[in-house]
Amino acid sequence: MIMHLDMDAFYASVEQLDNPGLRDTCLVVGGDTRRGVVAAASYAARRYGIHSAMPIFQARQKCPHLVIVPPRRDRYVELSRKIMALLEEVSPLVEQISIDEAYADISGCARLHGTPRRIAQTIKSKIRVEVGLTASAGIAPNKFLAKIASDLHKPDGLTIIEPDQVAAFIEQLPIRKVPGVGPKAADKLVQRGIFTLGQVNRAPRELIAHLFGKFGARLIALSQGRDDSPVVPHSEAKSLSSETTLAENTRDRTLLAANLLTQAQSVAHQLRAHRLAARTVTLKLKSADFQRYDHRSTERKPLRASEAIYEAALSLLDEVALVQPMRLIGVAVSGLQPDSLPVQQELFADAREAAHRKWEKIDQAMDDVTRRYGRQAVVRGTQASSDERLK
DNA sequence: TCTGGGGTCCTAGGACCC
DNA sequence: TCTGGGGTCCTAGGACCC
Repeated sequence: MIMHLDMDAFYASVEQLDNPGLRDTCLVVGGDTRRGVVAAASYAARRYGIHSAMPIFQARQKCPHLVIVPPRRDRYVELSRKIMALLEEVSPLVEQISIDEAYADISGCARLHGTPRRIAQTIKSKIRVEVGLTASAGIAPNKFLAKIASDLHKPDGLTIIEPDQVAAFIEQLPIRKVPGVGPKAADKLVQRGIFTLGQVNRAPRELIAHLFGKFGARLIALSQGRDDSPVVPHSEAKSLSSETTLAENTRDRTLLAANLLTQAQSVAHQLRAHRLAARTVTLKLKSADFQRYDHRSTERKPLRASEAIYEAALSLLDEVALVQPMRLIGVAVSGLQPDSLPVQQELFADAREAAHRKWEKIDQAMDDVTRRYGRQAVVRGTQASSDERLK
């Protein structure tokens, strides 16, 4: 059997844990800016119809006494690590899928920890006692059903789907609950009178296959209760990115470039933290009308210096017409590979690369200063001046 | 007053190679 | 003289998830 564990309103619950005065209040975690959205909503806030991804201004309209708390990523990561460690005490085979969610294969745990129900109770109580938060657990014969089960009786839920209940469960399961079926896929199905996974199961195979291609085959398997995807303990990141929504939409290249430098530095910092280098740099843009654009380029040699990433992103930006003002700009890197520091002398082939080496040293020095004196202690001249302009 | 910031996977077409 | 088939790498875009 597979267990899916899902923390309840994680960010919001952490804030209430650390500040008991906020308990039972209408609270959201999110950037308290004009353009922010809700990252997590407390259950009290949810009763007002507030949910994650909702614009903050809308949430405020729904609940006038709403408390808005800025996110504290580091704290969430810290507690996430504790929770995952507790889970690993119970099962050796744990797959973390986000900051607050994980699968555990508990097939081999019966002798040590008892029945699936007992195992779920154990982990839930450990999290409650040692961390102070509630989680919801779902247990089922496979990952797909376990995930849906954990969502069924939130918060503090424990739902088990026994093998002999699978068919009846699938029969009535709304398609929108199936992981991978979003608004578009749901529309296609509803247009053909298909509302439940049971109806998918009875629909002509060719129809489903034709509508969804590769995902169609998976959907058909799920409709038969089949999902043999394994619990995979650890997987490497395939991309890293940093992006920001600007205070105002802009077509000003200088302003966009200054932001790009900040993003490039953030990405370079992440690369260093993971001891990785990247061959592909992607410039991410979102225009005023919410159209998203990606432009990428792949280098022959992997990059790691902020300046190199910045240059690559900047030349991609140079090719963009900027017909519309942009609301978001960001940089992503992919094609990640282990950083083979130190680099041999012969790789200093040209002046550009030598310059990048210098920038790497500056990057590292900035890391040190940031570690000691905080994030605002050191910024580059171009950023300082763009900050001034925004004030 | 509009709508974040991270990710993953899939598809399709072109370049290029054998 | 009128054009194969397969494989890989790359770019752009879309859908989806938390």
